[in-house]
Amino acid sequence: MEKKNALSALSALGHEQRLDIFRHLVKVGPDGAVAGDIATALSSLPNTLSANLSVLSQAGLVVSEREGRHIRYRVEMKTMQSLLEFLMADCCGGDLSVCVPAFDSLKRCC
Amino acid sequence: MEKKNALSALSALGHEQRLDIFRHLVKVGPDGAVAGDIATALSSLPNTLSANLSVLSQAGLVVSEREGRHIRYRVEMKTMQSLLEFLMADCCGGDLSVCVPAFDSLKRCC
DNA sequence: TGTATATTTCTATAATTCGTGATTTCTGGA
DNA sequence: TCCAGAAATCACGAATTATAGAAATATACA
Repeated sequence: MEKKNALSALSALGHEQRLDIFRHLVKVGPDGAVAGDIATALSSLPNTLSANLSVLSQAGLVVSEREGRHIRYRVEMKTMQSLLEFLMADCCGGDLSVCVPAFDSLKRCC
Repeated sequence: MEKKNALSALSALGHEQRLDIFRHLVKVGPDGAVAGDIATALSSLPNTLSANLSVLSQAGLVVSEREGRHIRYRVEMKTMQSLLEFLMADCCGGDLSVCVPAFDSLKRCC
């Protein structure tokens, strides 16, 4: 992951509603949720939610797919994993064998 | 970790210079670096660097310790780990056994 | 005590981000 | 084709945050 992507992911998550959305999607798991249901779950205005989903989507943290007139959102675990690897790159002088494998198991999740 | 702490950590890292500082401290490892050396390494103004180190410090991502007239900064790995656990809480419906252990090995790093 | 070095704090300006309401696009069904 | 529901986009005022220069604080050493 490049720095630019990491920055957009981190600043996307550094926002209360977007963090709530992300964690909600983490909780519901691989099936994701449609925008309307997320709005209901988080009691948010549809346009605000849409804007925030767009930010998360541009950051690659969630992916969307149309389902009739609904749009379903899912968390993108690969992006999280890349972000962690970026943050921990060259940890302790570049011995990747110490740190990076710690995140490999994320691949198995979701 | 509480949401408030996660938000401050994430928004602290969602800033180019602060992300650079954090990754620099990750790279140098447990010995950390003094403010002046960080400023040299990142070619930043001392006051800007100080402000950003303060943000990272308040977010718990780094800790500082005075050494004579220098101040040494180190990355705080425990905060990173708590942040990851917070982000992944109740992943896939609450089966913590799938996700959280993935981060336990962070404890052994640094 | 006096001076130099390292870092922080203060202050003002510039830039970015946020939330809301209104409008628009897209889809499915009558 | 027309209408209703779902979601996205646009525009704008308000609030927050960033930056740089100048001044202040803390420490070491002569």
